[in-house]
Amino acid sequence: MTNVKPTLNEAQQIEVKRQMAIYTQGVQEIIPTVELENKIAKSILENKPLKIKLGLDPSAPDVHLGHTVVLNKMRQFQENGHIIQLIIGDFTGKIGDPTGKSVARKQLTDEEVKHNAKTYFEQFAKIIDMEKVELHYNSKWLSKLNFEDVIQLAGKITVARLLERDDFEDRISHGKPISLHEFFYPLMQGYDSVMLECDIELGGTDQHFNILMGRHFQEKFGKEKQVALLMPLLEGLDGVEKMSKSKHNYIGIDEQPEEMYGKAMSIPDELMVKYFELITDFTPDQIQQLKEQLETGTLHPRDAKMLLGKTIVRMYHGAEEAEKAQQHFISVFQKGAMPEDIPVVKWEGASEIGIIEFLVGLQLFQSKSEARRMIENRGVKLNGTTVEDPKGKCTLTEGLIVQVGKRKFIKITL
RNA sequence: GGAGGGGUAGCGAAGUGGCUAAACGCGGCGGACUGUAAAUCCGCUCCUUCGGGUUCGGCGGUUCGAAUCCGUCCCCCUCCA
Repeated sequence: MTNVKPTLNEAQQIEVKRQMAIYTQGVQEIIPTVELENKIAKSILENKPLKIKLGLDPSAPDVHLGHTVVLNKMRQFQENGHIIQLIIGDFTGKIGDPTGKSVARKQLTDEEVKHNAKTYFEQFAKIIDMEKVELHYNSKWLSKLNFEDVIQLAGKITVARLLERDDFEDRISHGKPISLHEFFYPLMQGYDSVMLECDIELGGTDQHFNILMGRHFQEKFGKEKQVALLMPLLEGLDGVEKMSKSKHNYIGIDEQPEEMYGKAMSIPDELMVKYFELITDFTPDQIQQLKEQLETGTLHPRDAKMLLGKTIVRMYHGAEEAEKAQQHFISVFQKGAMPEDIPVVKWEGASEIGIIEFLVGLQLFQSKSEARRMIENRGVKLNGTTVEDPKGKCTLTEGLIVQVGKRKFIKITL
């Protein structure tokens, strides 16, 4: 593409710089940076918004903080007048699994896709302005391709190029299978970019290869190439694996304030700053200050983390809820008090019963053995007293508090 | 079409006739210590009326006894053509 920057006036040049500063913040990689700058310049000069693409997998509609890394970036573009293109990968989702883990993946019906998409949007609305979003389903064009079209598309890429993908390379060297259809994922994703003439595609670093495919195919089809904007992957609560629903290490943006706060407190210290950078609305200056305070020891890591927890809750539930969640945390976990709002369960059975039957009856455990083990491990308390004897009986009274482990409480009503 | 390798608990992986409800690692859970962090330490991790019962891809067989041997079926992978 031609370099339009020299023709910009001074105010416009400043505007380019301003936008660049915002977009590059917290980004892992931009491929290539010059083109991004050029695209911005061009959009300013021609007063034409850029098209920013984000592909969505319609099978897992629970949005968690890991997703917000990319969503926050999208919002920045939106705030500067650019257009967000959300692509529901309904066609892609119907084909199979790209990870090679499971051969047959559940086929989503149109209804399920719609429902999941809706769920996405409701949650996205907390971060981006859904009114201004351009929405696409990729089945619209992908399902129309006939076999000849597909072969021609495949002719525009070499096997060697496809094998460069880390995942494929890895599987080849470990003697693991790759199904032929998996090769088509990058092709489909790339073709989406061709059809929508995307200027920028956003994604996590795990999308590196796929997003570059978009560039590749756009060029083959004689279009202007998109810029890849890769965001770092956010590790989950365990501090090691990428945050994901299946790993159970995530904080969902729909979660209750107290749950959110508690989960935030359980992340490893090393991740704190990264969380501040990627998923809070802290400015770079504020984060820098925080870093320094942590390094010099003027700020206790626990207090920094409490601030993080409070900030996250505030962003999704408001300041008031954030304060409440923090108070709850302090009283329940730091001071060891009982939570105020323990779920109440109505007990229908006998009031004089073996402790194990009682716990299983409450569905706190799947089996009696499991309940017995937990008691033997001293993990069950009744009204604050540790249950010693798994064979013992207990007399149920109104308002009895059953505690399992540190976090699970149930109040009994008769 | 041919040759070979494999399917063991949530996962990875030992085990090749009894001492194996099945080593070990990971993950998970509980406890201790803390800041519900990390690290560390201890315990647990099929069900059970605690007698026992049901497990090692499915089914059937040999045997006093099988995850281990035989038959058969299903599934997966690699290499050669």
